Amino acid sequence: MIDIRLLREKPDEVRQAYERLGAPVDLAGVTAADARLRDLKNESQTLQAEQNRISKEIGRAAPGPAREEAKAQGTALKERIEQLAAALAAAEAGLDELLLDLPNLPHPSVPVGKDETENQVVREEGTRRQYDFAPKPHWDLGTALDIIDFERGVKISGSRFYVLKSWGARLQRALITFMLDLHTEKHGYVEIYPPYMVRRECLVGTGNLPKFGANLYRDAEEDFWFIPTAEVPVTNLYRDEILDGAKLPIRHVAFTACFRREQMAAGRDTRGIKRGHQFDKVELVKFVRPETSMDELTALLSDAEDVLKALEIPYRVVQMCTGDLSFSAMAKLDLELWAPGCNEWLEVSSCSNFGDFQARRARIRFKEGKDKARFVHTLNGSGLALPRTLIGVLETYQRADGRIDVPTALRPYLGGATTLG
RNA sequence: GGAGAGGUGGCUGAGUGGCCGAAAGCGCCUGAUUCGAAAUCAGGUUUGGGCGCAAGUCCAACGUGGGUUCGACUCCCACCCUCUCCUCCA
Repeated sequence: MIDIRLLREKPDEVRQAYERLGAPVDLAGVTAADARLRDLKNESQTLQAEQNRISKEIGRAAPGPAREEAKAQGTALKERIEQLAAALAAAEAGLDELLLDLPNLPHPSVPVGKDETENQVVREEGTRRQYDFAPKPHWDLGTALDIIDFERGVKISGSRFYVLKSWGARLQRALITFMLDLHTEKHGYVEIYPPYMVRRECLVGTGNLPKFGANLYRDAEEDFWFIPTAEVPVTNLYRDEILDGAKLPIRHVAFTACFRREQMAAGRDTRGIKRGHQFDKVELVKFVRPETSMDELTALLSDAEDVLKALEIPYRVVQMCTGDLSFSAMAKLDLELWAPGCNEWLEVSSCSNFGDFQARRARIRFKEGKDKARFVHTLNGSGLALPRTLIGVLETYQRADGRIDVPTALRPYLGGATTLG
């Protein structure tokens, strides 16, 4: 949620920011709704003040005609206030609806662009290995080694589900533990194991609701929502709290399964394990002071990169242009690893700075000494998404005989094995 | 799932219709005392919003949402959550 006061005080700045975003946004409607709400509020508050005054008088007055007269006045006021209250509630709900649907404002450093074709590759890291054979995609490798079972996955759960088996399951487990150890031991993140089902408010806090409910699974009976990413429960850990400024920055890492409806065109990305309704992810989440958030974004990105560096998988860093920024993000950088088998760059991490957008929705503030409580800035990024990292390992480290070499960093997590299959 | 108890400020905890945005204690902040500290004493210490250059002032909030009333922390209803016991399970 953006700061309504910013819109009131510097409407041009806000309008220009949305123009850079290329998002059609009805700011005039918001401004009008805001003005109307404040008018109603003023009127209602004046009446309430009057009513409070009369009620106090009644409390002090001795029984008699004067007291009865005051009561009648109170009744009249009450009726007027009730009429206003209905209009007020409607105005408030209307403004809220408009505000919750407004995307975040892009950071000035974000390059302007219309869509993903105008994202900028910032740099490429690592050198792509040369193969003296034609590298195979992971669906062929996985099937041949009997470590990914696509057919049975579809049998038990339908399309976009698969089963990891034997070394496939173990390799994923090794990657998870390796990533958690790296971030907790080397990067100073505190590990969290959160619930995978959350209340609706949490999704509003992170910006998934009300706008993006179509991509979420939920249990209708209890109104539990399945998390699409650990970002949701972990960010909401501190919802409605005022944190001690001395404790910032707070860094958390969480491994969870993620659930997404992914109502995309049939036929796209259907092969392999690149995109499914359920996938595992190690997620990094930070709560920081506003002044530091862009620096913290750089650090977050670097923490995620360290996973790929340690695994010795080549990758590139891509800066999202304004047109490809997600709804809640103020700035976003992706990490894409090179998958030689499918012959494409695969997004394994998306590192975002949300500014106070989520903090405002979830009311996460911090306070220092006598200063007024301020909203924190929140950031998060994958560190990393498992299925695609698994693809990266399988395809990068494949050998001519179809077996897979184990990256050095991973060997301690696989019982010392140097080759799988 | 069944029975009971309960949700008040940073914490403990009082408050059963107006004098309560809320006693008291703890914690914290400022000042006095002290070479300094402890102890002691005095004062201060919730959040959000409207109006205002500001001092300030008004409105709202005692789990949440409704209701009764001129007036609700207090009475009524529903829901959520916590605790205890039983049941059930990993």
